[in-house]
Amino acid sequence: MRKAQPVSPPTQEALGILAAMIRAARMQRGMTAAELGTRVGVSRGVIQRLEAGEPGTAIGTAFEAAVILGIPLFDVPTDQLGTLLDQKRALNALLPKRAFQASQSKPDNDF
Amino acid sequence: MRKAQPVSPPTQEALGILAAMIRAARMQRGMTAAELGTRVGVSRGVIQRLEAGEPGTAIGTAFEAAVILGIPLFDVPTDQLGTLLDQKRALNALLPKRAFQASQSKPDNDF
DNA sequence: AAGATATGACCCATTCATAGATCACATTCG
DNA sequence: CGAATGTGATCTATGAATGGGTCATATCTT
Repeated sequence: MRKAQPVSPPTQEALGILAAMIRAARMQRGMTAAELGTRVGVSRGVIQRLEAGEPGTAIGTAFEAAVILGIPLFDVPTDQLGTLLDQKRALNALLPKRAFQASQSKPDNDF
Repeated sequence: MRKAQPVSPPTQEALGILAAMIRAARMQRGMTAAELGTRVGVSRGVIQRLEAGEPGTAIGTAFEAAVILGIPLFDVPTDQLGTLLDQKRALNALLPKRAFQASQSKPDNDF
């Protein structure tokens, strides 16, 4: 049972941004949708839907396309993703491993 | 004919980063995986896979979770995504609408 | 200008991600 | 310590996303 996902407006905007970035990067490299699809490992149709901002495409496909096109994810150069990942993992190591509903005593402080 | 896609290492790292960010944000808010799933509109299992960095999850689901948790996408506050989207669209409006292979493979004439 | 081709929009058969349940385990709280 | 519950893993049925094709249109090149 997969669910047709209705996404919120901010999410739709974010999808549109990524879609536009991918399309711009692809055009700037003079790459056809079919060629990008081949490099990413999906068909041309998936690239089209990705550049249309459809929410159902696999996130792995989207990120792979971004990496191939040289689009920096998380505002970090592709070759530094590993370092950022280590940082994020270190943060999670400090956080509790389970969230208890009863323990809501802590007001959510961002960051 | 779907293809179980093997993603490249940088893509896998990016997936891990997003997964870690989502998990950290969820924990910091004392939210259970089931609750986040309900808010996003998916089941608890999908949240698990998302936080495990699996590439097959729908990108709409991932972005929706990020938005709900207040994670800034593209280093922009959620309420400013619309502005960034307009910028990206403006850029695409200036770029060619189609990519031709011929235009690429002909930088040299003769000699 | 004409020719060439990339794109967008469909369609359909196939396949995999998802929902939902259950189980074992570990962690948190009383 | 013991009880409670969140998490992770696994299983099955189902429906949605994908692959691959076709078609019409737009737009780029020569």
